[in-house]
Amino acid sequence: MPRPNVSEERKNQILEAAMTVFAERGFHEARMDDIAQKSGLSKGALYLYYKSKDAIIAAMLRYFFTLAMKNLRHMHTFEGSVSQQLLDYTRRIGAEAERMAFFTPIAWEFYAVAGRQKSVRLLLKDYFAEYRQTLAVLIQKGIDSGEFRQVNAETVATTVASLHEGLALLSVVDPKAVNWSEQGMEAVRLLLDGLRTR
Amino acid sequence: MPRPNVSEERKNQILEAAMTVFAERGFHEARMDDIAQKSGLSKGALYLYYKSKDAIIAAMLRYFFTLAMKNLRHMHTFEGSVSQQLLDYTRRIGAEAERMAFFTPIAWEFYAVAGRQKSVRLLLKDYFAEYRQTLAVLIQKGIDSGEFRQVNAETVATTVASLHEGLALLSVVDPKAVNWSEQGMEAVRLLLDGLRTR
Amino acid sequence: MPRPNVSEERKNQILEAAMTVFAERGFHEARMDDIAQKSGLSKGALYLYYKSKDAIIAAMLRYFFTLAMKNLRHMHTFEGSVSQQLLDYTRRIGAEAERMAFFTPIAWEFYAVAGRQKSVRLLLKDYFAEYRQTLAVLIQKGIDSGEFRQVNAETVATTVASLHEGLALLSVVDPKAVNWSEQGMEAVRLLLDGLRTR
Amino acid sequence: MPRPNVSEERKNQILEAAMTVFAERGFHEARMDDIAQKSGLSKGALYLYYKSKDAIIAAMLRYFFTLAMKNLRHMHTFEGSVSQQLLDYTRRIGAEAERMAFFTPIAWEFYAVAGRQKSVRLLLKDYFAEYRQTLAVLIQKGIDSGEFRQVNAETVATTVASLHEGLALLSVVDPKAVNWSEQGMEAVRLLLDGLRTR
DNA sequence: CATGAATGAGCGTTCATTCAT
DNA sequence: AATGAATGAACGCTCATTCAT
Repeated sequence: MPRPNVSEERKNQILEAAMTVFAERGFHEARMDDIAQKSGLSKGALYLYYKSKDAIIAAMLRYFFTLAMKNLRHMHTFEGSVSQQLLDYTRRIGAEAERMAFFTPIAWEFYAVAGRQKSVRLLLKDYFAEYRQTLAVLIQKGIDSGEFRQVNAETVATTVASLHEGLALLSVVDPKAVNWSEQGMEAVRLLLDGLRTR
Repeated sequence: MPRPNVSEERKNQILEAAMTVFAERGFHEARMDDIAQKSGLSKGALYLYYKSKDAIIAAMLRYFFTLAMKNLRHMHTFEGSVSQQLLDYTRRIGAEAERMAFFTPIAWEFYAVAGRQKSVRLLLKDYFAEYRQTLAVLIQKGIDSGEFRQVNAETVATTVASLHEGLALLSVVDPKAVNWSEQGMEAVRLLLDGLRTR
Repeated sequence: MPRPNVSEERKNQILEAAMTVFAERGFHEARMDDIAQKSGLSKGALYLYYKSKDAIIAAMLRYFFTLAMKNLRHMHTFEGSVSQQLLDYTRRIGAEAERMAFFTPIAWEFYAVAGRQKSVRLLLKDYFAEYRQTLAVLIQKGIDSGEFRQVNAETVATTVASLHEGLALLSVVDPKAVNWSEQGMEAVRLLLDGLRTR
Repeated sequence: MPRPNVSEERKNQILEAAMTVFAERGFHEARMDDIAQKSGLSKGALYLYYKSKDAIIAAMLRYFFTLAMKNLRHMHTFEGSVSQQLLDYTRRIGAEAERMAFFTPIAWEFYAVAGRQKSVRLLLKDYFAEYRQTLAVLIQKGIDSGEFRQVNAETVATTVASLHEGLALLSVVDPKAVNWSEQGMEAVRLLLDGLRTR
């Protein structure tokens, strides 16, 4: 009787352990031994499923990216006025940011790498380009429908995206003072106040 | 005749070299050898002036903090309407962000560490608290003077601070698409549009 | 009905694969995985038939030894003058050397081990002792029959054996410049020229 | 006061230790720790002077090669009849072979690598080409002067070179039965007997 | 018999730190 | 004060061997 293919299961098992370890210790301070221990596998087993430590890091980043992209593309399914859709999306990623707060240090470490390595930076560039583009399309719809004033949709999109990223930092640094969801919603409302046709 | 104290000069010499090296390679990939070479001193000499690599990192972060704090406190000296002051300050830190773009990866690496270590996080917390507080005072002045609507000054402050931080990321990742100064000014203008009394 | 004993077949299957892999990669660089793959068996199966990697190496060396010994003993069956027998034998092992050229690196690796480990060296010692002895008997026959001058048969035997071994090296290193069969035959002829009674 | 440059001294110190360790344990079984210990340095120090284990191996082989080449080129300085020169050279490398017997396993391991890797084989090829060429020139001189019969000088050279190499093996495997110097001299004498004009 | 997933001891290499000069 | 040679602990990765199925 062939054993069920455990490969996917193991890869996830390792990834999950790795995410925790990388979040707790950082890319470099994380030891393969830590990941092995946390995953309940031996060190050798890690190498059956991933070629190297870097490959685990890459897989983890891919995972986070895919998740973020999914959230992004989900935006198109929201209904109601553009304002409402923007608030809905903000609420959604606020919840996600809070759920993932533990893992945000990974993002910053990744940003640091991106700041230094062009190849890595290009990945981020594409992601943020889509981020801004998705928002810009939405904003433009608001302008076209007369819901918003005649503003530059891309500028607004960049503003919203920056806001989201910055809030992740402030809310992790001082969770009591800065609550992502709350502040995010309020910030978007303030912005919408300025956008709406009078 | 006592020689002039060379100690401060050496410490700065090392710090300057370290900043470049850390920016280029990251905390971990930066080698003491690199710093020694770049500073024109011997590896042994580094240890005469700093207890360890971590001590150099700490000194460097202290340096950046002090600089940022100075910029922050400078805000009080701006003149004109609150809107004008806010735009002036944004312009100022935009210029600073662009000048320092090369060093921003250091900030993200530092944020990553802060996300993991409470002691480090507290430093950042105080910094951002002052950041928000300074802005909040300014906003409140705008409200009190009737320049702005009755909004929550702290919320607006958090919004502006988040915006600033997020822009640093987007502008480094895609400098062609996102220009800090330009986008920063526009974003603040959008926000002010929503704040102003009708 | 008992199945035919598959054990010997498997062992040979493994040995054949191992010979190729060891020749291509060397004792240490050869992986049990390589041997498993090449043999068409699973890695676990190797251990059903051989206790360890070293056991496979040992079996392989035993195989080569047996082959060489067989060639050696075959010498007695040659006919004609001693000179003719010597040339026949040289032709024979020349052909063998050329056929086995691919595997000669294994021999050198084995010689290296023998140089370091007494137990292994003793195996080789016996082999070369028989080699020299077989040749010496032949040479002595030539002396006794008056075909050769009064020389030391053992010295000549050692000379011939050394020649054979050295040619293996030179011909593998530079096959275009040194052809085992050709050079071997010529070398033996030269030697015979000096041996023949005037 | 500047310390004397210890670099060359250390490199030799390491090389000497490495030669012993490689001879005793082989390329792969030799541990960097062993070399460190034997050299009286720390493991880290090895890497100050050699880039890697492979670099040490390469340096060692270069050392042996250079030595062998030097012996080879020394041949031109011998005087007397060609027979005498050939015997002198044989005596010389016989002494060398006996002095170096402990290190010969290194040569076989190297031959094994050469058998598998073209780049390595080319090094050996050049060495043996020069070896044969040097001998061939000498032999030809003997022919031209009427000391030797009309034989193919290159064939004789290959014969002598093979003899030398083969003797190294037989004498290490069974030092009591095969004494390099003695057998080498006798073997060359036998050959000369066949070469001399009658 | 046979499999191949899992193990873990072991090694080459790096680099922050020390210290004799 | 300054040097840079030396140290050695630590880590990523490999692979012969085992064993549950």
